[in-house]
Amino acid sequence: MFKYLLDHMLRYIDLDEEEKAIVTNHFKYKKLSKKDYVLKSGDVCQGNYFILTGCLRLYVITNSGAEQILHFGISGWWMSDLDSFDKQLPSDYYIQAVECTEVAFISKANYEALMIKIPKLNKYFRIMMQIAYTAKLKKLELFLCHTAEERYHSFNKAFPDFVQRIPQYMLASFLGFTPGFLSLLRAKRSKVD
Amino acid sequence: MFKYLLDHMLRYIDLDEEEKAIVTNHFKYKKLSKKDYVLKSGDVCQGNYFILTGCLRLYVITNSGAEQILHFGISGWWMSDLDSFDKQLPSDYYIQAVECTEVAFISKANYEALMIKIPKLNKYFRIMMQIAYTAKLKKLELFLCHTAEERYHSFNKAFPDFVQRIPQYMLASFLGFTPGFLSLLRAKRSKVD
DNA sequence: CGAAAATTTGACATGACTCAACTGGAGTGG
DNA sequence: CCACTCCAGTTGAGTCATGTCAAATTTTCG
Repeated sequence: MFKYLLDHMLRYIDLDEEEKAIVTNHFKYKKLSKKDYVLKSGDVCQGNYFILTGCLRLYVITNSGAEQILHFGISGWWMSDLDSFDKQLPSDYYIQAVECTEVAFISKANYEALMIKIPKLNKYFRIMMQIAYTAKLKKLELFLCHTAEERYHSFNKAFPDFVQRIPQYMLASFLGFTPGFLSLLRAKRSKVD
Repeated sequence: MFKYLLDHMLRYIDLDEEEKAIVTNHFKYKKLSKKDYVLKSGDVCQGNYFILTGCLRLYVITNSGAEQILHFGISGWWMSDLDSFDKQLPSDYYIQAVECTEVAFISKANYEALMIKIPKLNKYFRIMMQIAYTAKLKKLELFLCHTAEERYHSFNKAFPDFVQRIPQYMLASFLGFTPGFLSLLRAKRSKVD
């Protein structure tokens, strides 16, 4: 069931059969329907979620009551409120399935235990963290150096299939502008074509 | 010489005297004058830099030729273009000393070697990465959910001493607006007081 | 002290937002 | 199978936050 997760780990570290079995024992499987939540604001984030299929979004409710998406996760990515998960403190975030989604997830206690049993997983998660960090720095650069229009085109070019898959209002939120503005950009674009 | 670095590591993992000596052997010390560079765009990032004293900034040159600061590092923080460092490919970034700065740094080769000799450093760097990732996600949230004015007050409140220490044009760049606008905010603020 | 750099100030321009009305599909139920 | 509703997406008018640019002032540092 967790073959995809194990394969993902094997890209970065070696695991023998026994270690694979240990890893597998520490994870659980969950199938989420569209709009199911794995985390709601005020709760402690109960797991670190590896996405097998589907798509999750992490969002926050702003002062004005709007949903602001900070992060999407798709197949092969990890999703969690790491701060809440790590410190076991209440989160400000929501994590919700955008579409029908399958995850492998690990609890905090199992995460700690697994790291002790298989220390080289620290290397795997170090690399995962580094990839996630670099991606966020790139996104920040996109915000600091480029207009909303450029952000849209850049994202569109980088993830053309993903853009098709999600509702536009979510894309607009993620890219930091309004659905109305996105509409305008698309209209402009289609004239050019 | 690297006591501060070792102490920092000891906050997260145990190291015996022999291991401390090995760590020390893999790092080098460098003293940077104000405006010295440790990385310029086009070069491969040659080190992962732990800041002992002082302050470094990481910036990029935008299409319009302006410097856009993406990241500051102060005492106790790591600084590098991790992507360039890791893959040993040319970087788009500049890393420069904002003030006289002392660093402990490690080359890519030594980094690899050290991880093999002392695998538990993977845990230390996993935690460092996680802290850095969480900080960047928070900053992204600040951009997505708050106005320039709110970003300024929020940063001012979080790092009052640091704000005093750096030129305002750098602060403005880091927070994503113009020096002129920052001036305006300060003027508004001082009326309130 | 003098030159260069940083900051302030003000006039004007514009990117992007708000809000409301309209359009068009996708379900749902009679 | 049609009418109704509901939600996503589009469009447009008016507005505001923030940018641009240039001049004036202050600070820093050789």
